[in-house]
Amino acid sequence: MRSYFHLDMDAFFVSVEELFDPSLKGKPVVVGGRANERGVVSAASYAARKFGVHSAMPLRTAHKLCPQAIFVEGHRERYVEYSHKVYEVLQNFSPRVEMASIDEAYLDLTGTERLLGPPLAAAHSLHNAVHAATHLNCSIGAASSRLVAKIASDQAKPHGILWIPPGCEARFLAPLDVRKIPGVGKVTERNLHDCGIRKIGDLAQLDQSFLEDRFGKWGFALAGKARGEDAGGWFDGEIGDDDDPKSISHEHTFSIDTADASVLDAMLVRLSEMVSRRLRDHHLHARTVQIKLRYSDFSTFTRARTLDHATQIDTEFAAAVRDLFYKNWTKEPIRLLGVYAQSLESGEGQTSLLDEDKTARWRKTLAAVDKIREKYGDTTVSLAAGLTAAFRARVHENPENLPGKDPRSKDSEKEPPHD
DNA sequence: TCTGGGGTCCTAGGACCC
DNA sequence: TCTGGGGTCCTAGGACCC
Repeated sequence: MRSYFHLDMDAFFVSVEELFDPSLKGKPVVVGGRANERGVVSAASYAARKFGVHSAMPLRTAHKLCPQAIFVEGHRERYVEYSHKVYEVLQNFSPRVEMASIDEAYLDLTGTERLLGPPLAAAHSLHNAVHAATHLNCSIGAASSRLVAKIASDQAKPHGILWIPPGCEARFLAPLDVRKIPGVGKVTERNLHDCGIRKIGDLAQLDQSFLEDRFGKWGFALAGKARGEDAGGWFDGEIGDDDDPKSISHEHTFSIDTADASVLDAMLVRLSEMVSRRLRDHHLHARTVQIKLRYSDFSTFTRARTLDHATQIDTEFAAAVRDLFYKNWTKEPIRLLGVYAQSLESGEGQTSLLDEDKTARWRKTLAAVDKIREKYGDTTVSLAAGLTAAFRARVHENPENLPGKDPRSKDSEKEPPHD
């Protein structure tokens, strides 16, 4: 019998903010951006949740529900730092640890009873060790499968521990809403409700063939999940074998929709640079380049192209991105632009003989640029168009940067600042 | 309610090949 | 000659997670 733990930090972003500013403690706090911005809530304190504020809710809605809430942008670096601290603590308990996201982790504690004691005792030690290292609270679920451990930690929130002994899985799951199953979102929930299935217990009683007919491959996995089994989901494979990313992307939502080609073009180049930079950090090359366009009415389109050779070079990447964009843009105002690298290959990637010299020179230049960026910050060096992008974006989003100018007017004659 | 940004995985149709 | 079937790659879209 295997023994899995799922550990989930309580209101992680908010709690880290409180460490740096204790005056926030106990108050309604919303992390994600200012109250009047385009954007959604990344995290809400328990005091804010009492007003109905929850993550993924538009910031403006959160502000309406809870006008007295304190809105903060958040500090990504701090969350990453504290996530690392948690990871280090967990490694003392098991070599088989996997951070499933910035604020949650799975541990395989199979066979550690002699060392750590029974599951509840081990969970308490874990709880204390995490708090000692970070001054943050977490919730822990323990069970014979990762799926049940995850659902248990959710039920234990906040600041709790819940162990489901082997054999008790079905009894634990049966009364819970189907929505508690990871992977069952709004759409699947509605489909299940339409079949009269509301609780995980209802699901477990169904014929597997019925679920397969109605939901295909996913139905098969669903039947297993209703019984608390890991198989057939993303719980396949061992804990701890983390691999290379499968895609790398950056996107940007403009605070004001824009049809200004120079603004859009510059943003595409900037996003391309950010993506290729990260490709190089990971020593990866992308064979497929994709863009995403979102118009004012929220209609969203993606267009992809597979290159004849994989690349990690800004200019090659940006060229494909811009070409895709101009072949597909309707000239309507745009709300969001996104740039994606897919079909990632490790190693050198192939170049045609003709381009080899050019490519080698670019590689050298970019290595130097990356170094400077590392030392002085990402905005110091940029390809010309990217620099223009940073400038235009600033002016566009914050007209005060250019007194007396309408942010939507063409200001293409204006020179970008030089460093 | 007026909807971010970073990801993963799945489906489905068409091209193309044998 | 109006017509099979499987495999793989590519593209577009969508559900879902934190």
